[in-house]
Amino acid sequence: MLGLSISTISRALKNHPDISEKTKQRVNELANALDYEPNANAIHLRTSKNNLFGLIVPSISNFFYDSFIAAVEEESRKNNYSLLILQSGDDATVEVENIKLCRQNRISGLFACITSQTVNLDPFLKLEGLDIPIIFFDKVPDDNIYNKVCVADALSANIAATTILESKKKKVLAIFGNENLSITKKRLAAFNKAINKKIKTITVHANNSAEAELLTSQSLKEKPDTVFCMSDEILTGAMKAIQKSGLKIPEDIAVISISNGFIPTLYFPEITYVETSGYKLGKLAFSSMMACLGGSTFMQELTIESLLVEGGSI
Amino acid sequence: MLGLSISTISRALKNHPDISEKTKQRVNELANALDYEPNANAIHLRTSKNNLFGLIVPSISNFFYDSFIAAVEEESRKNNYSLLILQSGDDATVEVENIKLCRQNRISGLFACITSQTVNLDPFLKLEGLDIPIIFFDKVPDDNIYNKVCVADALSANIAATTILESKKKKVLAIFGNENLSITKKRLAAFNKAINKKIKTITVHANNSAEAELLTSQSLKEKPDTVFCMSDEILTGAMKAIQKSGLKIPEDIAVISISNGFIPTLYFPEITYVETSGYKLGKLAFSSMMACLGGSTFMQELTIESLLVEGGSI
DNA sequence: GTTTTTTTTTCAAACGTTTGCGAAACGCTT
DNA sequence: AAGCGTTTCGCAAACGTTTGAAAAAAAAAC
Repeated sequence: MLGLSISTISRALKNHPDISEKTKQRVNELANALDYEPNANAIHLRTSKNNLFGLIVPSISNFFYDSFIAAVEEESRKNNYSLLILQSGDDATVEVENIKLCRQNRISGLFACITSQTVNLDPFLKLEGLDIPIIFFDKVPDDNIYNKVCVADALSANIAATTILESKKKKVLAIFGNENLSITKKRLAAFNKAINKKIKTITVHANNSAEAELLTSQSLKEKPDTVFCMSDEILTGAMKAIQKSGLKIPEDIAVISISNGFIPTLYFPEITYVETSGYKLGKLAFSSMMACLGGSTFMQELTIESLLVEGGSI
Repeated sequence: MLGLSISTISRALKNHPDISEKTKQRVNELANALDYEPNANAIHLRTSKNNLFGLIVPSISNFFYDSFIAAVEEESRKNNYSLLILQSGDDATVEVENIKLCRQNRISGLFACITSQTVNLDPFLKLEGLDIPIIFFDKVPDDNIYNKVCVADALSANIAATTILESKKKKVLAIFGNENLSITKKRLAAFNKAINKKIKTITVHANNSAEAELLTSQSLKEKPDTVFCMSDEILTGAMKAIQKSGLKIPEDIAVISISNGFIPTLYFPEITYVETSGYKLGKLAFSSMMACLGGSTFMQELTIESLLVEGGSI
């Protein structure tokens, strides 16, 4: 349309010094008029650089992961990366499919939360073989040869236990999740270590909110003066049982939880919790990713600080 | 490596009849050994078809949108589409940036929830000018020239109001959101129409959960026997005020809400709500998108059914 | 042994962009 | 008018894939 070659147009749009101001102006005007937008695919193909991150998560619709994703999306966009979000549904087969999709899309890096069934890490290792950094988050492999970002499981359980001890409680009902998960093991171990048998502890394991409700309701008969919940999911179950029982918080029973921060604020009084923020974890994961892309090859497990947020429940 | 040309390889991998079985086998074996994955960018560039949907949402971390996204992601993956999720942060400027990003990525279609400030729909119209279908969801433009999927705002408000009337309540506190949003207008209009001044109604507008709490707490002085909440966000605020007041549900005060379904189950008794499922809306949006891509040019507003889910709060 | 048919493979172009290199076009100096 | 320096631009290749058309190789027919 302007009687110019494609290369001149390209240079004009990129403000290349070879091109005269007059030409640049003509080109830019027409480009605006035509609403020209460069084809990202062509650029990626040419540069073999696909400013794209993959993110594999069991479920988007979740207390914790949605805020993690929100943080990663925010940072990605700011840094000119796109984000390919995939749900595994906690299914290892789907997880492998998703990794394949990531490879086909030539992602620059992957954020991954493994499924509870994942045993074979080969698909992930293949990615790393292709120099695609992986940041595992939340549910991570055990080995120390990966980059991982996690909530400070041990520390947060410790803070919760310490808080209970400091408030002179005598008998605590401690509700944990599935005992096979490493997150459960870590929190359980740290909690018990901190309590150190100084007070009586009833420990139960619930796989979901409904089980937590049932177990709480049964355990209340043993008259604990405090309930500790390992996670938001468990807290929701326990709270229903407590509300049903008619016990007043914190007079009749104290409650303390480890949480992302949203659920505890729904109740009155608000529940005191040790914060494990998905949002902060997302930010940490992103900066860890950028460090990898910047050339860092050091593998490490990073954790986000835990802090006690006082509600009025203890 | 096999002494074959690139085109032979391509055809062999695609099981083209021109290629001999022997060659196909050799090619496939090597492809497997090398973990070959086709470059999605090259394919997209060549075909000018980018199996990619854009999805713009105010925030991923939200009661409702996360389940909407979960549904769309699930369907997209099943149908061999990828999903580019972008948050607008309810900021119209960011929204425009995001649309630009979508254009650069040559998306095949867009799912969009507009910000509360969006007045200029031109950026969206340009997409449609490029034959990129847009499915607006939840917060949608007013005009009837777009494809929209919404929760049945009028119907759900009507169901809630009818339920209140049927349970012989005398005075209802009705809490709505920002009065500029079309969703608020619709629900408010339908609610008032159904109540039809048969009982006394206190109407207030809250922009967020904290405001809802404050307004509820003030309005309780007027001794309503029922609280209606337009959304989950408002429900959480209202519930805190009610819990704080010490009023018993449903004896002292009844509660009914319009909700995605999760929050009402956190309380005891569970809150009776009219369900507006983000997940179902996501599924509907996706099928609507596929219809557009299938050639349908008919613009329409679709709604998902609403149904009353009984808790014990009224 | 030559032609025809069939099978198998390669060539070349295209998608949109970038960029090193080379080439016009112009003005200026001799 | 020849030489030189600048400024401004175009050519061509490359990224990885697909595909119509052509070519080569093999097999069959005479």
